[in-house]
Amino acid sequence: MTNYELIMKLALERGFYFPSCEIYGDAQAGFWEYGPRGVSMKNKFIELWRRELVRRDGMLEIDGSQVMSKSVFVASGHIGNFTDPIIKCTKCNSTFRADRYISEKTGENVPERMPDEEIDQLIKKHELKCQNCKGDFGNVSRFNMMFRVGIGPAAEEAYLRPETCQTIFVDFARVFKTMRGKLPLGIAQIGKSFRNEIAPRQSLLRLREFYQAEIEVFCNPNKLDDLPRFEEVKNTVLNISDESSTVNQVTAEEAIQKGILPNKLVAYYLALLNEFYSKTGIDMKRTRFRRLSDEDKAFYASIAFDFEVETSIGWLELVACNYRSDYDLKGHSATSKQNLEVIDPSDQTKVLPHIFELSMGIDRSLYTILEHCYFQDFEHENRLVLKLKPYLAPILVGVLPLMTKDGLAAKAEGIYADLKQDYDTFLDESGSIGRRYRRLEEIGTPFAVTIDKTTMEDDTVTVRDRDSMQQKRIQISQLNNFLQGALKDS
RNA sequence: GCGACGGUCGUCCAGUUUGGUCUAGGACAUCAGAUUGCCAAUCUGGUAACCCGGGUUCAAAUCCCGGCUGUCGCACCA
Repeated sequence: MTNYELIMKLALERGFYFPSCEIYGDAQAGFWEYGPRGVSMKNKFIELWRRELVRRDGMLEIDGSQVMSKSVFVASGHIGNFTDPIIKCTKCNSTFRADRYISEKTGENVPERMPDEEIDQLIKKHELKCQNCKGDFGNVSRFNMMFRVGIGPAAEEAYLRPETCQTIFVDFARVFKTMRGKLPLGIAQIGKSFRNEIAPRQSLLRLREFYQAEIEVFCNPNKLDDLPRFEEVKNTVLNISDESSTVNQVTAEEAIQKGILPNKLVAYYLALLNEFYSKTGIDMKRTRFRRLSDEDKAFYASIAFDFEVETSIGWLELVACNYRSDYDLKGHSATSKQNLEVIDPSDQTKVLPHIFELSMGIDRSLYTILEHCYFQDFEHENRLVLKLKPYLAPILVGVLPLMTKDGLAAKAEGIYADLKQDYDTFLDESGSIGRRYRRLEEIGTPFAVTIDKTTMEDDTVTVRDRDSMQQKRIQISQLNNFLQGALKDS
């Protein structure tokens, strides 16, 4: 079994995630549910993101609508740029990109935005047939990766957002004003995005409905190297690969000096992101920031780095880091006829901010954490351990009476009742103690508190460490301190 | 979306070739009880599945058709 399959199995068996609508035969691919363990882990991941990025940098978090009006996507370019002309064979249903198919077969230059009627005429003129079955083509249709929704009785045209950041752009002016914004200003958002992928695959890695954690940093393009807080991260070591995939291991400061990174602002946020991921338990030796070539970049990006991680199924993109310049605010300003310029309080000049974004895929990040933390301990009956950081573990501590008689169960219930107010705690009284330890390890629970006969005499319990399997005895009254400490220093 | 190959308890697999003996079997997991009392022990008992919809047939897990879905390849991937 590959590691991907092992994680999939664990996810299904232990309630991390599973297919959506699975009791129905017509359930569509690309939709997945988080089960109880997955939700707990996701919430903790998000809390870490808030701690290490949002609060650390003083960003502002918003929570916007998933349905957005058509104009938003006219302005963003998603409607104009991202409807591909499609032709379908009427006989065998094979589907082709019309523009590419025609230019490939005839050598004619077919721009993507050529009107449908002209494309239809070209097909007639050259008498093009399906290359698979020689069948006739139907008329050109348009495939857009966005989900269209009809609002109200008249079904007014609107769309599910294909990226959460559009909300941030359209809300920028109000947030900046009402929150007394100063440049550079990070605005952050966690939420769902929707893309009608042609072929969603590999569970959490390619979804039609997925979570993003996006940070849009609004900055003054004339002051990209004017950033005092860069000092905090100048020695952070980054793995950066250039377009030839050579990886340079450099500090943030060196990266600027060597011209690998363009300015302090970009370097600062890449370093913050690096520090965030180093706290998730992902093996940072298997990560890189990959600079994208002009062909690979998104249409709105002028400089782009993908933060990638090596997994059992290859390098996986977790975060897209794009310098979007003024593309978005300019577009929204033009379409909405609103002036989105702001005064940079530092020098009282008027500026249309540029944007640098960190667009994170939460689902992919969670998968990667599971895979990098997955550990089979061959020295102990192949026990399966998820070595999750305590602050990401779905359950922090298990409470286990060694046996149920002699009042141990009642004692355990008391401790459980106390701990569960502050921590994700799991009480398990049935089965052998070894089996109960194993079950907790499988879902990454870092600690197990065991109540034994000594507990009844002196109010001490043993605390077992998941990774070392070592136990130490502490006072019940010290449990709270112990767990607090464990959450902090790991 | 195309092509190839698949879809059976929570998980993995047997059964499909040659329709009937399948009231669908096993392992692990899970639940209850007994026993033990610090690392997957043992015993007993239980829960639990033929992807969905049609068709052929006296009879379908098994054959046929359609759909959905999974893996892989191609294409796609703001």
